[in-house]
Amino acid sequence: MLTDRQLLILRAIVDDYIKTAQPVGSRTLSKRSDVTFSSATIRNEMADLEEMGLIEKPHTSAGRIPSELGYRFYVDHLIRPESISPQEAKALKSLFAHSVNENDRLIRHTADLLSELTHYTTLVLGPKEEGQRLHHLELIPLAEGRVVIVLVTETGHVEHKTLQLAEALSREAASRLMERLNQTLRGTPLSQLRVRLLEEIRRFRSEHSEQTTLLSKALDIVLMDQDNERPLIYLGGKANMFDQPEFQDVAKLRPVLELIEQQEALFDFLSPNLDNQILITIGSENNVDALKDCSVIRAHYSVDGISLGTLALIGPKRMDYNRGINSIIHLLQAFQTELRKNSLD
Amino acid sequence: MLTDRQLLILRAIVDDYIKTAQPVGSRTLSKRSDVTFSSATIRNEMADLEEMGLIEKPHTSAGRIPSELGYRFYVDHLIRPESISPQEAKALKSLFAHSVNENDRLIRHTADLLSELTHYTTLVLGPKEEGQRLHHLELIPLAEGRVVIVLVTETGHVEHKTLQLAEALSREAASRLMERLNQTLRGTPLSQLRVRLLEEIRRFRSEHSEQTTLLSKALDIVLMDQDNERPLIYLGGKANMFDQPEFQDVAKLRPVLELIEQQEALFDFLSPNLDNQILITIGSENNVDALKDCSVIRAHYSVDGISLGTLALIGPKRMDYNRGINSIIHLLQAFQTELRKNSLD
DNA sequence: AATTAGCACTCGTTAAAAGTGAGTGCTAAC
DNA sequence: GTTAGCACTCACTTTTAACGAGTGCTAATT
Repeated sequence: MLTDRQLLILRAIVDDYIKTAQPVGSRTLSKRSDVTFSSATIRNEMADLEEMGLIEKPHTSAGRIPSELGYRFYVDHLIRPESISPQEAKALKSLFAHSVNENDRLIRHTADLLSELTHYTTLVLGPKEEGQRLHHLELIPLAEGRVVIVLVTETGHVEHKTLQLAEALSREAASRLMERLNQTLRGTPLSQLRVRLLEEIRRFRSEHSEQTTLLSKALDIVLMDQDNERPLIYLGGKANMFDQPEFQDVAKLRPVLELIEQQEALFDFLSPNLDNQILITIGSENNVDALKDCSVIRAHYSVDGISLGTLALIGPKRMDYNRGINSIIHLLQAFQTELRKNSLD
Repeated sequence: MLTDRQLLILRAIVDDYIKTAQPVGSRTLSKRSDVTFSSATIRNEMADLEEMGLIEKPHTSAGRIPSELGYRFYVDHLIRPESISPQEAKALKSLFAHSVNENDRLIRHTADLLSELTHYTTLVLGPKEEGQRLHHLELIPLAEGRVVIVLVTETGHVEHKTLQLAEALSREAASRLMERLNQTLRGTPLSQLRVRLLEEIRRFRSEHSEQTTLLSKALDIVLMDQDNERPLIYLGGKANMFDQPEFQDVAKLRPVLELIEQQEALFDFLSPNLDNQILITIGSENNVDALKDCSVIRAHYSVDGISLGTLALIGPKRMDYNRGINSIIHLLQAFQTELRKNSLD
């Protein structure tokens, strides 16, 4: 185990490096007010810390920087969960001063807020469809066989699709079908919606001998498509990446920005995080080559116990974990409260 | 006026520089098969071209590069509208092989296609609301005073908003009101929709003595909001910027990428282009500091004579104008055809 | 009169050399 | 166990030199 002095030194190194992005030398450390021992002692301790793999030197004659293991240790044991300042707490409350009654916009707004709060890049993974349940379905027949289908989930998420039928669907037929569908399908998880919807239409057809084959086919195609569609990812503060000294080199910056633009890759990366409420992954822990120099702080958001999506913060390994974690926790609270308001039991 | 030989040299310099990104020297040019005169002659001609402001040298002992004026001259007079290759034409046709019946997705798809085709970054400015006309309006009352309003324009654009009323709107009331609104408001330009909609609700209320004050208020707020909302900008191939040698430096890259992320700034920049069908702006011609090292090729798209939005291509000043112009022209055609299919007379 | 060969000159680029200084590891004294 | 002292390392900066692509000018050539 580490001695108190070693803990002090390790924390000092990480804190300093997070602040300055410069390797920290023994002399610099010895000047700190909380350090009562000499630089030589520090050098000895540093040698030990290095042996343990917690810090490393970029080259022989530089100071030390935290290794990934060092960051991990720092995050796990050395972070003081420094509570948010009163003014920040106030600011946070007023952020959602006027409610946003559409989830999409709320999510986008949240992504922007979080990045503004932390000065890091933010990802917000929109609600997963599968888990959500149908609240209401509406068919709107337009001219020329065009039909708009509107789908409202219990979380208050609204979404529309356009179908193109070979022949027009009458307003009456649509209305009758719709009433039936809403009666029988409310509460159906979206993951089962396609199958149950088609089933229900088939049954409706046989009972009322109405011509809904075309509708059924078109719906099938559109919903199939929807199945493949993944929840949206909203990004905030992409430009913040430019401010990080570690990303001044285009070669470093490029893979990160490229990854961020790829919805699929990001989705795969962000989604698995079902156990913990807050998950921090550092450098190679991300298991994504493009993020080997980045750290990610993730938090799950849920409403009424149903996990909906993920809030994430992405920055250099040398990111301000303290601030990041605090910001994400507090924003998460406020965000979930807002989401709750928008849901339709 | 320029002599034929000067034209040849100027074109050669621009072509070469576009291809290699390296200043072009007299010796290099003299080796071209279409150059029959010596490097000394070229040097003399170059001196003249430089005096005219068409080319310049980065420093004394480098070759020449085109000046902005040079690019302008090249674009205006030296581009041969090299018709598209048969295979490319074929590829273009198959791009929209299966129709996308939602304009939003169609636009996004188009942005991606164009960037893939040209290897430049693409911007597609979505349809302006003002000019469009209402095709259909639907009110969907949900639980707890939540009402979804769906708005379909004649261009086939579908869009929904959520209202929150203090008390529930009955399905019957909604249905009656809706029927009335659709009868009277179809064809209304969206720019007038808010005013006329409120008017119509007020009249309906007095005629049927129904309680629609709350609805009217909520609608007002939401539509007001919509007025301020600007059409979306879809981006394609952002990562292509990384490939340009002129943007290897973060300092150069940053302002461009930052601008691209700012919807408002981009909108202001892209929208005014009512006269020409294709507009090319080079470097400082963009009147935007962030784009002083970029060129932009813009094309307007319209359906049934109604101008809807803009397709744009953004790259370094040294961009392949030929390819860019050709790609944008051809894609524009195909894109408009698809849009036409989705419109509802 | 137009073209071209020749040549001195410029200047960015690259490479090597030398100097600087922050930081280290080790040793010996405290 | 702690610390002062010192030789050593090595990235970084500056200096110097060599290189070479390209130019502008002049004089010879067509």
